[in-house]
Amino acid sequence: MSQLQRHLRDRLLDALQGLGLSRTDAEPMLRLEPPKNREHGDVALGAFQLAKAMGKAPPALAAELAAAIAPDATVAAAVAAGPFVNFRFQRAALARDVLTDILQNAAPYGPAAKSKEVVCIDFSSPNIAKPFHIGHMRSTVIGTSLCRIHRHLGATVHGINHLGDWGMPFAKMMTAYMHWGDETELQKAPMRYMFDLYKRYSKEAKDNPALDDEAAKHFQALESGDDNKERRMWQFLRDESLKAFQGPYERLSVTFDAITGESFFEDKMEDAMQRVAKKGILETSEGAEVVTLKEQGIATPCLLRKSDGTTLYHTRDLAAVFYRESTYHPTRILYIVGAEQKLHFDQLKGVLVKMKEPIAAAVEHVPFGLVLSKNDEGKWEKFASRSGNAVFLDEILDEAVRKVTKVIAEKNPDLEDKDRIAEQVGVAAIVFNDLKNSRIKDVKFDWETMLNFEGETGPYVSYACARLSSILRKSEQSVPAIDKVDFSQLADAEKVLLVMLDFGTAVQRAAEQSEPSIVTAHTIALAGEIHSYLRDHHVLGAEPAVRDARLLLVEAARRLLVTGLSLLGITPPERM
RNA sequence: GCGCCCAUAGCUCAGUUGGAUAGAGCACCGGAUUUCUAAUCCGGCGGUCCCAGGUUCGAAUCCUGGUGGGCGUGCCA
Repeated sequence: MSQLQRHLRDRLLDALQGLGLSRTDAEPMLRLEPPKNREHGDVALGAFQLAKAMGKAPPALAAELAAAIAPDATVAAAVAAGPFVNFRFQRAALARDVLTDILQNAAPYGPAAKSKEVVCIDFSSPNIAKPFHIGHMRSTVIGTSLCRIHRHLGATVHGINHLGDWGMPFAKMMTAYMHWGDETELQKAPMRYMFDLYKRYSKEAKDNPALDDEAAKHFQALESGDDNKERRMWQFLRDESLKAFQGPYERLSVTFDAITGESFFEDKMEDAMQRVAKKGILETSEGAEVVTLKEQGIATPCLLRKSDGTTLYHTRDLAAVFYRESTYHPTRILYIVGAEQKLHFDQLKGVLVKMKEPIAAAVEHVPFGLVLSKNDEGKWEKFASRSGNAVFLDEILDEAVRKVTKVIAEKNPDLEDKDRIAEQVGVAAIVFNDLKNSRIKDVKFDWETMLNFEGETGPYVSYACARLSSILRKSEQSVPAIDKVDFSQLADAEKVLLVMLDFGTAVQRAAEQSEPSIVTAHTIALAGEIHSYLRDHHVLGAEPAVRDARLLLVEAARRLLVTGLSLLGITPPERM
């Protein structure tokens, strides 16, 4: 919360106390929000809850509050409008407060002081020996963004790549290799080659179920812990995969604090099983070991050991929860995993609840929608499913970069360092598009819309940054010192300033709801307001006092856009 | 069958947890450049908030029942 907002709250709490409501009672009901129509005021208070608590009619209370808040150096006006009280800040105070905080990198615009929150974020988690395709992108970019948002708010964050490097999919791959594989081909281009083998396996396994039995045997051999051919192959493919994933991760500016994949829990699963068994909730059903969760309204039991003795996804996730609990002591564990796996996490949490483990409360599935593309009939369908072909993320990023290169050739042919900027803007466009809507919504991936860089898009916000940078560059002076600026010159910038004022709440809400799109929306709003402002308010041509004040505004807007984008994992260019 | 999710302008979506006259972008139409980047800006057009009940001072938002679409539903992840 900014100084400005704190000041207003304080005065309101005083006023309410004067009207007979204690500060502690009033505090939680004092929800200041931007009015629907900004012409009403800068912030508004709906007096409904407060009035109820005080046994008054909302319009009456609103009138009393408005009367009790006399203008001061910060608050310009408090006006009752029916059950609402609308407040206006003094223009100079608004500008000074917001711009000072931004330029001094004070919270909420800069990082907050360390809090007690410890957040584990389990994200990206691709399967080894498979291409990094479009389907992995959502978890990766949402997860990265949430890591950055929580860090910004002062939490200790552990970003974890729970690599899919164990289990049946990998065993199937191995089976394919043992049937049709060729060592020299494999060494030449391991990822490509393994993917082709995997496709062949999927096709052949449909007519030949014996392949799956074979795969199960290989998995057993791998899980035996012996140093055998299965283990050596696993090691080789894991190393190659990590190397291959590095490419997309670098392009998306993604880093992890831990890469503890499923295999990491290989020697920790027995302990986890023991813990479950000790609680007396483990049952044997059809040869498998399960925990039933009917009493929690979950119809399907959670399988923890297959009838052939091997473990499952759930077993490893359970071991991972215990490991994270004792290693990190997290207050929240977020799983950035597609909505289609909701049942899996309900079951995981259900087992922990049945075990009466307090950590259960920290476990939180953060689901998101699918990536869809249009099929030949113009209907939306799952992207990767088209003729079994995965779409490589690199290809999509390349396509966006190509398109940006073309636009640069049209709009700004003299631009230096075109390739680097095209990469920056193109990747930003894709990431921005992914983080634009609520995560539960499916991403409709349509090349035409995707590569139309007009309107509310990554390039739109990037472009705003570039324009602002350009003005600062051309000013040929450093940004004026804050105490030298006459903030009353920025009375015409109220719309920009009010959006800036919303930043803190936006980031806060994004963290609470695990919803980066709230931050995305804020960057769009800020870019929009500053674009509009610049049309009618020239900076460099203005007289000195005005010019200085506007330069400060421009620098603050640029910095806040850069901060907002950085919370999304995007770095905007200085020119474009 | 059962469970979960989604449904708001022609299209893609917001709507700050129940509040003021439901907002953007795209598309379409019209306009803005001797001045800091027109990847921009300004204006116009466009609504049975899926349907039917209910809760209350007040519902796009909460509840119940439908409809349509998606996802999931014990030895994959």
